[in-house]
Amino acid sequence: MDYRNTLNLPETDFPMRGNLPKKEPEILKSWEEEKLYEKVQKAREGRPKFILHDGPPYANGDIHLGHAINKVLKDIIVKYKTMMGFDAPYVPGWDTHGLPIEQQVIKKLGVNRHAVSALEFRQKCKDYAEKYVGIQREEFKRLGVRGDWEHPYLTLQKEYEAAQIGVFGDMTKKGYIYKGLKPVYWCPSCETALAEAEIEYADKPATAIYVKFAVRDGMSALIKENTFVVIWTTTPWTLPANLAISVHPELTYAVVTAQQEHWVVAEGMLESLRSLWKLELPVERTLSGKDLEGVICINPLMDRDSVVVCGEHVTLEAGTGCVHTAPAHGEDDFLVGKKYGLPALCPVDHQGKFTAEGGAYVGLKTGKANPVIVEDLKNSNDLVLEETIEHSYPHCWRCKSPIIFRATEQWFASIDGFRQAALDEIEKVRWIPAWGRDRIFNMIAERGDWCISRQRTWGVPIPIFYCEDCGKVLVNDHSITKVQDFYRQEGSDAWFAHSAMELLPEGTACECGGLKFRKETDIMDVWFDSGTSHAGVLKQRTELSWPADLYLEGSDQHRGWFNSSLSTSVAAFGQAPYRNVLTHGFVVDEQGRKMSKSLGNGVDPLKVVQELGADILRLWVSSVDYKNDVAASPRIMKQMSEAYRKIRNTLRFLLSNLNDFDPAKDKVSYQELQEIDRWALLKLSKVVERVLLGYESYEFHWAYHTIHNFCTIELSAVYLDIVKDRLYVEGKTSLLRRSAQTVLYEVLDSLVRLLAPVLSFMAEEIWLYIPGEKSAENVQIAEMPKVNSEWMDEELANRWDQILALRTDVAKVLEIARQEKLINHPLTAQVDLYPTNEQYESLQQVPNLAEIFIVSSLVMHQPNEERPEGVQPAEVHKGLGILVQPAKGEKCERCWMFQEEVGKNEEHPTICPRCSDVVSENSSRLID
RNA sequence: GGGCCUGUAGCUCAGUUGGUUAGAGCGCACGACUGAUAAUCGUGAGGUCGAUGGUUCGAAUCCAUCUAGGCCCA
Repeated sequence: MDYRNTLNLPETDFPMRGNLPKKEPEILKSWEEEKLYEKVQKAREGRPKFILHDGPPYANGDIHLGHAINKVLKDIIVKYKTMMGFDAPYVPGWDTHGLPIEQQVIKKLGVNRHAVSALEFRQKCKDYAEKYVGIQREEFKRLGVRGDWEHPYLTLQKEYEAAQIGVFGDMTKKGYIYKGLKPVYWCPSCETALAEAEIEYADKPATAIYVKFAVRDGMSALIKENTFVVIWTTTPWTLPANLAISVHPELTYAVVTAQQEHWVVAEGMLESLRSLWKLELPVERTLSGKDLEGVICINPLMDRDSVVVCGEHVTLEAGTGCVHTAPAHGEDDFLVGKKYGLPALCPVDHQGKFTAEGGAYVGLKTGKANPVIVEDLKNSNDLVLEETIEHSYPHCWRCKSPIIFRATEQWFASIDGFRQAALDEIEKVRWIPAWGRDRIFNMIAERGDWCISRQRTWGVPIPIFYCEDCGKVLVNDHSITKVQDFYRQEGSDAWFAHSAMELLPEGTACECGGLKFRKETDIMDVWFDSGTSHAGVLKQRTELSWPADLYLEGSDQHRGWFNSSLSTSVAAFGQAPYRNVLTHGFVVDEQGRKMSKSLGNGVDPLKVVQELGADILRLWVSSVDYKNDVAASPRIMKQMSEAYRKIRNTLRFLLSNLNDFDPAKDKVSYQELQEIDRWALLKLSKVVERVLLGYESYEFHWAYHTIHNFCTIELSAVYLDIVKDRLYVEGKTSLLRRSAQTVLYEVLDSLVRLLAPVLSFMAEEIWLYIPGEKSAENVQIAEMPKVNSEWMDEELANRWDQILALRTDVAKVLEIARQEKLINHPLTAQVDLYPTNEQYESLQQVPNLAEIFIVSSLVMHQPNEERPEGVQPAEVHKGLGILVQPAKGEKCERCWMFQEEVGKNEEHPTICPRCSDVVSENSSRLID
């Protein structure tokens, strides 16, 4: 007789291999068709809200791994919070304005920006941005991210733009917005400001000159007679704008004798200067840069004061260590000038020509002025040396001509106006990890004013008017409200489509009485766009609320979005827009190096999804400690697939043993369970506790490792292995089998919920296979399992730690016997235990050690019994002897255990008594 | 150069207030099973805890310096 059919072997349609690249799109389709997002929102209507506000990625290009981490982390949190009972809407957003899109439009579409109208150009930019919003949206959806993809927020949306200039209006009203000068890259030939990305560096010969600045007032540091500070510059034309000389406060400077005069240069440059100038330059004395601070020199061209200031930007790479400083013509110069209250004097106009402020050089172009200035210095005996050098110099990307640095008028937000309030708000926010607080605090504490002007087209125009008569600025509640109305109707295109007259309320007049106005041409920095999303999104949409519970972005956003959002929010509303800020690190390779094209170490998330599946990528995100940088490589992704398979197979095994189980009818009460069943529930409860703690503290890798270890050790290697015998061999409806099934069901039901935020696709797939009535149609709508305190039996836990340690001891001895070819499968073995007195007492209480060791029989000897040859010492249970020998009796054909009784039953001569009982009972049942 | 951060087995992570031979899983090697089978089980080998110096009876853990790397500035 073939007894195989009398066993309850596992059976399920749930496939062992996921075939995710094919299966996931099908699941996605079903989510879309059933409108899962809306369904979830509906199910959580009226529940407490948890608002995670999405930081908008830039709508340009395909998504990369950094995007993937960010979005998956957000998705895990949103799904977890939902399953904890919160109403957690997720509205994804995109940043859609700005220079990179302009550049792409110009490059890819071949659009000449000046050949088309601003409105046409902006339309092209909009098309481009929307195209990439569409592409990225599909890519994000493919990752399994649940959100309101049909209604995302875009910074180019009309309502958004209207809200944005509302914030600008608030800030204006509070006096935080002002107009000032700032040096920018400027192309005199195109007559336009250039962004950093529009600069190309090329080698260019230049006239470098060493110039003496006579000391007018040496303070206590220098004598004034016959003393000069010597500077070096490669741009002589900036000398008319010189207002200062920068020295490094910690460098040593030397007063040297030269041509019967006293010259001041950095001590560290003396050697090279001696050979260059062909002078001996004996040192008279030295002093520190700090000592020189405040010394007043004379600009030899303009007969104007030039004060010595201290700056950290001074180096000894070239020159004299005394750096010519013209605040209007350089970033460092501007910053140090600002520190010392120097104006950004800019005697050069938009065509690169000297203005009247340029004195003798008025009308000259900067290039032409260079030789004239050198000649003048030579004549006045202020030139030490002139040399020609080759250096890398920025050029305009379009016309290829050299650019200049030039201070131009820009709109600024004055950080000083609300700096303290922002710092106070930082203290109220919870920063995760905690050092995020230090990072943003230092930045806000030290940052200069925020230049929000951009001389570009693709963005939100700064809603300010100027009186045509007197030039005075006009911006007030009325003008802002009117422009907002226009933006709400037509978007910010309205600024370009309508005249100032139309955009202003009727009857608007300047203080001077003027009635004609012109519009500001600058647009806002895109950081102002995204930085006002709290106003444009959280305050606009009814399903959201302000402030957000959580912002979650890469750590670079301390300077970026966290910063701009905080600034606009504190400035306009006096409060931070977020309660918690969570940051993640960057993706690096296995060696910890950043991903780059040249190293070729990049990992493409789309490829991972295509080849392995989104769940693998999601599992990877969950497995790493993302607060640090995270490593990615094909090898690591492969490792994740294997972890995935282990989890999947474990759950599949649970399913396959539950195909005849109806929890409503067949569940066994806790009191009736076997000890090992209770042990499994105890471990499950600890897993639930640990995983929930992991999710709650945003330590998803705790959850991952806990679940993976649980599947591998407690389930696969221990409980499931042991309980197979009961499941397969005992009667289908027997208490022993139903007890084990009860545990399997509880484990499955808990694990699938715990996994759902991470392995969303797999959890959904499994959910359909779980027997019995379900609490929700989709696992994502179900609630997280709760820790069952009844199962948390610490006494049981301690006792079973000992028993399982013994199991390991026995396994080692079994392995020795296996190598000696005494046995192979553990069921071919008999185990004899030779315990100490103490061990005997405790081990005797465990009734089913053979079952736990999965051997055919176990003999417990008396403590004082003599130990025969071949007894091995146990490793953990010191003093215990373990003997393994071939099991006695015949192999039961049905349960495969070796029993001496096999063959004694006439009706069933090839099976053991236990099996014959089950078989008989089954057949009698069949007769009923 | 400055601000912030990181460096524990090949990989992903543990390591509680400094306290015995530094742990887990994966991977790897070897073996077993063939009733979880493109599965499953067992055993084993892998670490001068980035480096050096210090504090201490005792340091992966505290301090200093260096080094490798990351983000943001300059």
